[in-house]
Amino acid sequence: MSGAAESWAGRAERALEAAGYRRGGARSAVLTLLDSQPCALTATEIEGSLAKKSAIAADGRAAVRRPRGPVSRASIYRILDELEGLGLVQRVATGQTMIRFEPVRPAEHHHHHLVCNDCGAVAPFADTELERTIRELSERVPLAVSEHEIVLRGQCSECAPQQSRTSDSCN
Amino acid sequence: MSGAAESWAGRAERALEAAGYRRGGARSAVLTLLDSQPCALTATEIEGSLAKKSAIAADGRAAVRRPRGPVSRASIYRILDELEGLGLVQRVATGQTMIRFEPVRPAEHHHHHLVCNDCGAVAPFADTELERTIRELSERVPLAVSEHEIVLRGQCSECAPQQSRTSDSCN
DNA sequence: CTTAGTGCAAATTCTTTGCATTGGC
DNA sequence: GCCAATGCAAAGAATTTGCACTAAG
Repeated sequence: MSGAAESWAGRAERALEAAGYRRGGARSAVLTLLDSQPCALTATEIEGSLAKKSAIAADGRAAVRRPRGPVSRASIYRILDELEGLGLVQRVATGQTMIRFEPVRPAEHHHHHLVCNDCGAVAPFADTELERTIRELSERVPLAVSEHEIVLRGQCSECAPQQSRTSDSCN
Repeated sequence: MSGAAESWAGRAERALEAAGYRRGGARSAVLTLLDSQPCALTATEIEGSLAKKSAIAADGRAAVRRPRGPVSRASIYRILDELEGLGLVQRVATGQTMIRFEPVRPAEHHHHHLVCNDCGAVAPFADTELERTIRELSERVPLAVSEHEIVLRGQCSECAPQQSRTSDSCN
């Protein structure tokens, strides 16, 4: 019980190894990025973030070398697919066209999403009462429930007419 | 209070007229189909259903006349967009790639969705306790909540190994 | 007759797949 | 050295847009 506070990326690397996957630069980059983000990302956002990071890491000169980024789109989709298969990431349906993905973390990090109808920002929230209700409810529906997802839509504080800037948005 | 039981399609036609829209065959067909369906549909499903219906309505002979169906894809997307803008239909995020749409009905018909991870079937469910919890919760989050959406995922009775066929799936 | 509604086809955007190359073990 | 991991480019799929034609008012 010494590694209680291991990072999600660390656990993921281990799970991948246990499942027989080899290590790879693209996968590590995606894992690190996902772990550092507070909320769900789309594949395109992941590609963009990694491209930006690599440009910075290149220290200004070699930044122009790659046309789209250090990790190809195809790899991102393949990696997300593998991770989803192992239960390491999950899809988040926000009602937007693109699919979002986020790390699956221990229960104490379980959360749901607030989506701004105006700017599309996605922010996390959690509520124990809600979880309890869902748990009870799951027993009563004609489906063997394995996951649940909740999205609250509305206008975030950034987009609200006359209010202060206290948004928690994460994209 | 004489028209208490008017159909959703009827109300929608009226709302459209009030908003200055003219009547049109494609729109009527989409409204009728949406009203007759128990649950959320994708644009592609709508296109397919309307194509099938027209083939049947054509009584066998003229059915081959149109390559894809009586209502073009473009019209379906445009119509859904108009309807969403007027608050007559809403998007349902099921975690699948395609977006689903369904009629917005009075509060007593408010419901959420069960999605089968195996076959992709979508079924409706409702729970007053859940609604109460969501309503209270909405006051506490940093977002002016205007809508909410809940999706429970798992395995439906059709897909479960050894069980009877009592699924309520609607697609 | 005027202009919104519609169909068709091309354009976009997101995602997946095929194949050659690179790199972990 | 072998085979998984990756990149690139082409293929697929869903959605959107441009334009000509039809039809509602």
